[in-house]
Amino acid sequence: MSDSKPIIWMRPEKPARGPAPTHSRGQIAAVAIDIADSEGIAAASVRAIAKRLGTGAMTLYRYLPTKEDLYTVMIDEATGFEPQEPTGDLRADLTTLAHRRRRIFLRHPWLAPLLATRPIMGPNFMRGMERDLAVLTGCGLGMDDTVAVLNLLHSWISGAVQAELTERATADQSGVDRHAWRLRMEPYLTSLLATGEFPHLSRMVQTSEIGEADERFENGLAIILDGIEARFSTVTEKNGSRRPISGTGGGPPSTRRAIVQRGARSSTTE
Amino acid sequence: MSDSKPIIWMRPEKPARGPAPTHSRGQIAAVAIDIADSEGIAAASVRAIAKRLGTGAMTLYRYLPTKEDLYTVMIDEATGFEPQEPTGDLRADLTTLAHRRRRIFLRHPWLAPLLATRPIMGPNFMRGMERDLAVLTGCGLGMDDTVAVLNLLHSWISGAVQAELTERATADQSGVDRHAWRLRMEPYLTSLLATGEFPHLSRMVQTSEIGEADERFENGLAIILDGIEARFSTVTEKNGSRRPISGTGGGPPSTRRAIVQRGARSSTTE
DNA sequence: CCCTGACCGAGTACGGCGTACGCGGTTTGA
DNA sequence: TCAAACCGCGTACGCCGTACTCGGTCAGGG
Repeated sequence: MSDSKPIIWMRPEKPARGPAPTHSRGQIAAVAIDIADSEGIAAASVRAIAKRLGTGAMTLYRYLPTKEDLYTVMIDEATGFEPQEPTGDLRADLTTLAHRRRRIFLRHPWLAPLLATRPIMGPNFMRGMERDLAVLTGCGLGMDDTVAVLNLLHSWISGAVQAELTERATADQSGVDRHAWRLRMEPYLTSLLATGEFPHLSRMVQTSEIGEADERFENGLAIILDGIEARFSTVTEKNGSRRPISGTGGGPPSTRRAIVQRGARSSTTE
Repeated sequence: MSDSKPIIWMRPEKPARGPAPTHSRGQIAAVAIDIADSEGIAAASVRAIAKRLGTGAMTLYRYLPTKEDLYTVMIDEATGFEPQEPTGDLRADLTTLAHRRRRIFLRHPWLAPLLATRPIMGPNFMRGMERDLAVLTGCGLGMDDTVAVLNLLHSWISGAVQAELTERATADQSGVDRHAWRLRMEPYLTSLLATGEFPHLSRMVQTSEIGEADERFENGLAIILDGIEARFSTVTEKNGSRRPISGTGGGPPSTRRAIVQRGARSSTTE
């Protein structure tokens, strides 16, 4: 009763005794990804996937015990794995890493939301994390700093690309609907701004150009990399020493405090 | 047929001629928020909300035409509005802003995912944006820079807090289940690390202390603020000039290019 | 004044979802 | 050879959002 199932990645693909399975987890996940990419994650229902495979809905449960397991495999399959050898240039390597992740999120618009709301430990994902750790430590960062930098970058990319995808989905609306959407939204916005309570917002709408998503990503990435480099630059003209993450940055020293405790392992190795 | 509904915020709360409504959008949203906070957003079904209100399910559709409209009102209600007067210290003001947003996201674990996946234009949200714009411009930033900084910060906060919430939800699992989860996960992780293909990952698990969520947030925030301050610091000992966002940062000039085009409005005002 | 139309509350019902259960057929190790 | 293990999958249950409908209620115009 409490033993349930031993995690999807531990279940063997091939059975020991019965007839050979007609399908496979990877095949099912591929079909689900295809549907989710084109029609949205909500359209990737068990029945819809089964119909595409020309089989019964309940058949899929022989391969994936729950819908959550399907998501798990979809995420790992869509994440894929692309190698990256460290060049030693922290900024260049982080840029490569960030662009790859954004590209994958854009290719699968459902991926970022799913990835952000559950713990991921699929083999592809683990390989990717191992690669990222290798790249960062290859740039001379310690393990704690590596983890901190990766967390920071991944969090931002997830949030930024989700915003980009939401904007894209809103802008899509299939042409004609887009016009209808504007028609419904405009009077509300106009009435809001007409109250005079939003002077800055009005000025923003009138004077600020939003810019392309690519540019905004590059822009944000540059700022974040500046912040990271300020602490971890390996090649610096000033001096060769690297400042630990807990050190002071560019602001007044009084407002700073140590953040990450390093070498703070307890006495026993357990 | 194509006129449908004129956006939820434009529909009047009080009817012109009929009997007075028993409930209100705000009341319904409050109940929904209460359920979502304690039992998850999926538990905030129309029937469940109606049951709590002691009314029929279809009654709610007199107030909120679709579930999506319910989400819209929930988001705006949960976002709330808290004033903030600019101090002129960019770093301090951004820190205040970031902490407020994180606090709200943590109070309503369903908020960040919902907010990230749809365009938000509710009155509370608009007031908050107006306040943020006022704070940033009050620090001396131009409108384009203000928008860029806010986007960057909000994207990171969304991603970071979602990761924190996912970790918290995984760790919760109600005590006993937590043990069962570890029991199911451990053999898989052990077998993965035992392959020897994940040396850095193994080292991370063994040597790196993850640290508290509060510390990690403060840590990431400090790095991002460093990056922002490097471009926009209003109070600098070196010199008083601020560099625009499109200027060169800390890297080699050859790899940089202008990012935000300013004053690029087309000729006609239409 | 009353009556007419606008609005309210809510029951019924429909199509879709994830999935528990069970049955008949197929394969294979002992 | 034969029972255990496994496959494909039809049926059915309890959720979900919500379209449709109907009787009751209130307010403004005659």
